[in-house]
Amino acid sequence: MSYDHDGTEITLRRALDASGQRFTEQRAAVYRFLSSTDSHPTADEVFLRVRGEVPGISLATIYKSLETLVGCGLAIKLAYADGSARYDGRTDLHHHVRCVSCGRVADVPARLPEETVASLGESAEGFRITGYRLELTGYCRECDSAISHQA
Amino acid sequence: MSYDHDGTEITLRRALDASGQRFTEQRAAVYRFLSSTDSHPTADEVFLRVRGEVPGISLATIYKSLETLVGCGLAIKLAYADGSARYDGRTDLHHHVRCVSCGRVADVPARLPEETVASLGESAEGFRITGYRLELTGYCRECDSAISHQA
DNA sequence: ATCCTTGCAAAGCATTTGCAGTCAC
DNA sequence: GTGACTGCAAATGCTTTGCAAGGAT
Repeated sequence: MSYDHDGTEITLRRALDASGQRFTEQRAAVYRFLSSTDSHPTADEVFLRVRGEVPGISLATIYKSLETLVGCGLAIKLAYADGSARYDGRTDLHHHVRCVSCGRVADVPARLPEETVASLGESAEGFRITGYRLELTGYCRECDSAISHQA
Repeated sequence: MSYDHDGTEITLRRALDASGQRFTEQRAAVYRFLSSTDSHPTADEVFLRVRGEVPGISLATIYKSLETLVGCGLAIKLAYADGSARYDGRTDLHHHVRCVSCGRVADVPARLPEETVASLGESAEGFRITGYRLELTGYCRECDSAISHQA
């Protein structure tokens, strides 16, 4: 039951405890996978991977676990215009780039300057601003070269 | 057939023409409503409103029309983490604020400085950046006062 | 006249839910 | 022991699709 290689189990236990929820093997496996990757997987991708560690796990449990993690603040949910949702186990403030051709998502470590966000907030009349989300769009190397080879 | 009060019909005809699609009363009604509001409606909200003008219109046609408009560049589709999608008839570069409590979306007229975007783009290794999307989150006046009345 | 678009109903897909059994505490 | 969690299967909700009838060019 204790296979805590990198402290994720302790982190998870604390977060679950703080929100009055229980530690389970399923939640641990989901969280372990999510915090070990930067691939921003979909629920189904999480399912396929975690099933290798917890053979009997169901997709419903994956969804419930992901939602639990989001509720605990251990994961972030990203939604896209094509209706797909992806999950990110890194919760520190950072941004994303998304390939408009293949849907791949990558992290952008940089952040906006505080004052830039503050001045934008002033333009948002009637709202008390608590956060923001920024996403760059473009073409990943693979899709970009596929395009130039066409031309 | 010509009820073009503000030039939306001409705009629509041109855009449809440019992408080899036909002008129809249904598409016109959807586009007219979308460009007359800043409420960022869902497909269903568009349906309820447009049905008043085009009584027999079906929800499927609303979806098809909205997708056509997005394809023509006359509308933008916004997707959110709760799985809902909203449509915006303003296609000039601007941003959105979203109330995390009720889901309401409003426009933010301000834009990021060019150089800010450029420097972020440099952090996105392996991607050729073509655009970005910024969304502020917070509480709208109604939800904010509902919260403070609880406390 | 051609073939794109509509409306209907059925299908699709991701996600959620109800419930009995199981497990963490 | 108690209440929360899981797994299953059915249900949900939004969106898409197939197709015959209708409409734009």
